[in-house]
Amino acid sequence: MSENPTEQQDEPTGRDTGSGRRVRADARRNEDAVLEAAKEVFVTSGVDAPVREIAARAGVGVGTLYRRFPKRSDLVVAVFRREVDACAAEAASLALIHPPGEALSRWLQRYCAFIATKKGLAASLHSGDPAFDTLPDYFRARFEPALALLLETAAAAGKVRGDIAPYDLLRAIANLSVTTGEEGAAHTGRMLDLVIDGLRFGAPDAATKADR
Amino acid sequence: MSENPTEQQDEPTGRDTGSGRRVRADARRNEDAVLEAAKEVFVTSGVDAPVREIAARAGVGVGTLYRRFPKRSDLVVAVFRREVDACAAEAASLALIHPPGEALSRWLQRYCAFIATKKGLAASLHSGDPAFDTLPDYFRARFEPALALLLETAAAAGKVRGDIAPYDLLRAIANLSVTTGEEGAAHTGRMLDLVIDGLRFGAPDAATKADR
DNA sequence: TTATAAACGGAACAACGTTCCGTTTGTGAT
DNA sequence: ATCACAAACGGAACGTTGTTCCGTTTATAA
Repeated sequence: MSENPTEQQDEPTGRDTGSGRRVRADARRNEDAVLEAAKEVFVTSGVDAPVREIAARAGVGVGTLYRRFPKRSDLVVAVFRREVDACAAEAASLALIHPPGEALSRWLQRYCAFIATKKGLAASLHSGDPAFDTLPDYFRARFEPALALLLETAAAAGKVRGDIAPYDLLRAIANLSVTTGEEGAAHTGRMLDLVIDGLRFGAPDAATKADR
Repeated sequence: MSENPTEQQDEPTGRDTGSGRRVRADARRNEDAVLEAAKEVFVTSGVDAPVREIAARAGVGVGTLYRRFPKRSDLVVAVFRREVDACAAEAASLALIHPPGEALSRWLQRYCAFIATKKGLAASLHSGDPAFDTLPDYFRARFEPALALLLETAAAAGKVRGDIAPYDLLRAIANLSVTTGEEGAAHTGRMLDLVIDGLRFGAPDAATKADR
């Protein structure tokens, strides 16, 4: 849990910076403040919120913010990673307290909900900015093993077919969740059901449609 | 074909402008030039391309451009509508020259390809800008009847289940197509297959997985 | 040909991301 | 406690955007 496969270390770990000097306490404090402010602002104003607004809420100048996050996108990425970690971690927990089929289904819903809060970010993600190129890799490195576990267990139990690549499913649902309008959640739910039916199609112990 | 259900008329139709004066020829010409330039620039530089670039390519000043399209988004919307119309029209053509199941499947692929070229636009679409609020309605008004026809025909032939709402399917595929990376097309293809399996699941004359 | 409403072009404005640099401050050594 | 200084700070300033404004040009009807 202390290793990040594709991540490059970019936060001051408390220790020195290569030379023999420690990271200053206020720098550390400000970084936290900025990350916290950004997380909040992203929720209220979306990922396109002005940098100045974030800096103001964090109580720092833009210069300070840019010292730590040279590009606006670096901030977005940093804020994003935490939540990925949190969601991925839940896969294991669910597997512990639910039978295979249900653990899978529940986590897919949970994952679905997570994605739903990332609408604005998804927009930036697909807008061609190369700054986010590393993000899908991180995303995959975190989520793929998590889902693979659930999927293999469910397949072994004969609940779903065994030829589904975890990554395909992850992206399919992520894309499904990119919805607009008020009924977006309902729509996503229906489509998620459709995909799950697709998973069951051809499974050894496939249920009939009725006993869903 | 000359009526647009949810569209508000916004191009000079050649006749007068309410008072007794005709629309000037150069104005007409410039509007075409701008639309054409925008279409090209959107392909090469994405929908976020600077307005000045579009104006320059069209050989007009930004003032002229803004006279016809008061907001940048108006331009985007105008360019978008044409292509929607073109794709929707193909549903009928395909239904004429293919059996029900295949017509459906083929149009879904065609629709999929259409969506694939609209990546950047989709990003704008979900970025919360209210300027695009009318676009989903237009989108739906054009595509829903087109798909409904194909879907009903296929359902009547027993090839797919009959409880699928055209709109749900439209959006599901649209969202599925929002992919990044080089293998995006392949991924979309696989997921489209998955959804089609979902459609077949529980259909009266459902084929087994093998004879797909 | 002429009058004029319409359309034109591009300078000017505001808001944004980002850079720069003079000023302040935490830290380790004395 | 004091000091020296590298590090971090803040916010003015820069370049690029979308958008507005307005003096100038021009197509059209008389």
